[in-house]
Amino acid sequence: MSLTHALLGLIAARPSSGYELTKLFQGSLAHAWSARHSQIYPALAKLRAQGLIVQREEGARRRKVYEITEAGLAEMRRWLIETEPERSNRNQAILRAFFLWLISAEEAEAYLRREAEYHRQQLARFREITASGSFVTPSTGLVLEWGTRYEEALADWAERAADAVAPKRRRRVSEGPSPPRRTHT
Amino acid sequence: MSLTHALLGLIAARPSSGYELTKLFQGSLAHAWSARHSQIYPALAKLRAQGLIVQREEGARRRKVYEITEAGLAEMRRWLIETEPERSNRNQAILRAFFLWLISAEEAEAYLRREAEYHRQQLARFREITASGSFVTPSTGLVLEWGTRYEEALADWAERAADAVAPKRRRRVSEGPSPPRRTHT
DNA sequence: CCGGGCATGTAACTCGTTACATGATTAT
DNA sequence: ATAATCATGTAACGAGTTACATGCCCGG
Repeated sequence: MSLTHALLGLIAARPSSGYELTKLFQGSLAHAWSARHSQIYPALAKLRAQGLIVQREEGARRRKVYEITEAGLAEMRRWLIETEPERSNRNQAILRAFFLWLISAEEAEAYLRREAEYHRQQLARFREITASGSFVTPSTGLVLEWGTRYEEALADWAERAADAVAPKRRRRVSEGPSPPRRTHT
Repeated sequence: MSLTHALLGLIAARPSSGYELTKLFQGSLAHAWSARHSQIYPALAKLRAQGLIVQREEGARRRKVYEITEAGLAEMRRWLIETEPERSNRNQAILRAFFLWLISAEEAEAYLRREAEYHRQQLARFREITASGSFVTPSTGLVLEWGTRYEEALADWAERAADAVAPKRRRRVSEGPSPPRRTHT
């Protein structure tokens, strides 16, 4: 299970509380995985019960700081070395692209320009994080490199797709045979 | 809800049965969204109850063919034009990259080379689909263009990352300050 | 003294997967 | 005949989100 191992790996990098881990999932980690506090706290309790983490201190505001155990580290390495990553992808923005032929060329273009704009902003964000050097784990550099490439590729794709569907000079959304050209109302 | 609109959009492109839709989710659509038949059949029943699709024929082997209604088309356009795409991403392979510092440079390199290989295969698959011209909807071309770019970018990233972590000439997984260099056992 | 951020938890619900179950038609 | 594939469903479970709930500590 990914959440379990994400928590384990973050705690391996630095002993943390549930609250801190929640913040990490909102930061540069959000690009690869996300989780809310309501999912994190029960997961931590379970990891603790399994002996993969231990609660060392209890700080101010009843803050609970967890550290990884030897068993936890072993489990983390087993996961990385012996198991294959799950290859399921869900991207709603790309899913929508399948259905852009249902709206007018102007509307499809507007959608794709907004997408391009969004990903250019994300790209800027990644460049800032990279410049700031705030690393979640020692191998965060690899991930930031990917994030940058990904946002660049998406922004570029969306921009070109927007150009391709733009109604200027009779271009069309469709690229398949016999375009249905259903523009609504 | 994405599944609902994915079904609606696919049926808009061509009247289909639950079985056919299930197959589509395993093909080129899988890259953007996936669903199993156990989720699809109840969803279709719900869409039908809402009047967004209708069951026209009932063919051999009690096959049920659904068509989109005007209300269904309107809902699809509303979704595309008026709602923002959900931006949550989950990529277990990238999540793992955060934790590669926990294993040896050799193991991390092996992981990244396997990743590169996997994505080169996916890239080949996308090129085949593009060449075969089997389009799920008339705007499938846009999506295939993205799929190709995505797999290319990932394969390239994984290969370069593998080079970067390779133990030759004292290179290391870590790119952060003071690399912990924990190689197990 | 009180508002905001720190900090942790539970409950109800939806979404998605795995497993169970069954019937119909075609090709060998 | 019988195996494979077509075809449709339900049940049980696990993962993930939203909403509810509460207490602690610091700064103004």
